[in-house]
Amino acid sequence: MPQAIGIREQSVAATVHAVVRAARDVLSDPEPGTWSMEAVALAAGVTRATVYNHFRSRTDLIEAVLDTVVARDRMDRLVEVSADADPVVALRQAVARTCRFWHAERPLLRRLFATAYADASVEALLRRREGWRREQLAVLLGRVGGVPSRAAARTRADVLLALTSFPTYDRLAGSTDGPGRTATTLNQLVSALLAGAHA
Amino acid sequence: MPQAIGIREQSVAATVHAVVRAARDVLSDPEPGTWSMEAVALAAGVTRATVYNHFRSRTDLIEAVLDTVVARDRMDRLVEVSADADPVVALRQAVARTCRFWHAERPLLRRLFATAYADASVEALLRRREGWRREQLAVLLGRVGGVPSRAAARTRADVLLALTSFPTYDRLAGSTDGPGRTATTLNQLVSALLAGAHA
DNA sequence: CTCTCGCTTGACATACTGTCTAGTGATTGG
DNA sequence: CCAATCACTAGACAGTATGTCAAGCGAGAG
Repeated sequence: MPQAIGIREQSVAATVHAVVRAARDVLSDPEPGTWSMEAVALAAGVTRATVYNHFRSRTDLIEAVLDTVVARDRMDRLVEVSADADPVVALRQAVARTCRFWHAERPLLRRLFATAYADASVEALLRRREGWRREQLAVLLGRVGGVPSRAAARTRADVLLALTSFPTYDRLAGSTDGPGRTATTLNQLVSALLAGAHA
Repeated sequence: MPQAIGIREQSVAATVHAVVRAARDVLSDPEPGTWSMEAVALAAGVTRATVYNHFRSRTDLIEAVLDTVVARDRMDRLVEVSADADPVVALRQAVARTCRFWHAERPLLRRLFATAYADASVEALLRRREGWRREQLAVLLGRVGGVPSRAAARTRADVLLALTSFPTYDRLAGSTDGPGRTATTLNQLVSALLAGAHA
């Protein structure tokens, strides 16, 4: 490692941090409306070109923001958290945790999904993340077991993924409802999904 | 009524028709990517100014396109079609019909939802349409009955609306699956939703 | 104390929506 | 039959967005 952190590197790191934080703030603004790199740069106290210097594109910046947000809310480790619990309970907890996350980052995620719909590379980014989430859910479902075929397991994972996706949460949760009510509603459907596998 | 349809009115109507048709074609292009009023005008063989002459804004044009598409697939009259059938059967048929519609207009609807996310007025348009769809579903659910409270009925309608929404369909249906499989999957969840009201 | 490296910047190219004006040609009504 | 009307075209304009670039400036190294 370098002997001392140069003042230069330090200020660069500070700039990057400020940009990511500004991006998170701008994206999290509950007031609906569009956002721009210009707004992020302004909020960070730098120019747009500086932002592009650190992040090749809007997509790169979004990736960085998502990383910090996911880390802050501990949404990685969705499986490990309740590894000891009863599989069904663990699944219900995962659904509830996911709902809380969607709720906490609702304005930000709305903008992100909005951007994804219009921008192919952002869409690819979110698809990759959803793929990772699907793996997590598949693990949890695997522990529950009781599925006749591999195809049925795939369908079950697909449905669970769709039920617990952000767009579904955003549609289902009103503007006032907390994440708890929505999680309860979703978990009833999840129970039905698990029971339906036997039918 | 006017004595004779003037040649002028006729050509104006033809122009409007050509623009709407061109818009539908451009929006329905399965190749993913962005679209523009310029592209629509080009496809219609007119200039952008002409398009704006007939439709105040992009939102107006989208509204017109949606009207023709909904009319073509007979998605109005979702309730009336199976008024005589058993309520549960009617509901299942409505779900299936909805899935077929989402499937038939998938590329177009993807672009529309994409645009909606970035454009507030388009979002309002789609929200209005979803509100109308909700009413239809509420009628069908009302015929099924068996719901304890008004609040529960509201939640049930919300869930059904979310389950049968385009984004859910688009997530659930792979790129190869026909609408039939997805409708079956969704209808299993709908059955659970109806059964869950008693619990 | 000077030189170098690279962060930062203002300006630029490109693309989109929506508006406006001037002009053209065909249809309509007197 | 001729003049007025009206749809359409061409083109420019303002506003907003993304992404690129040469050039300046400032901190750290020798």
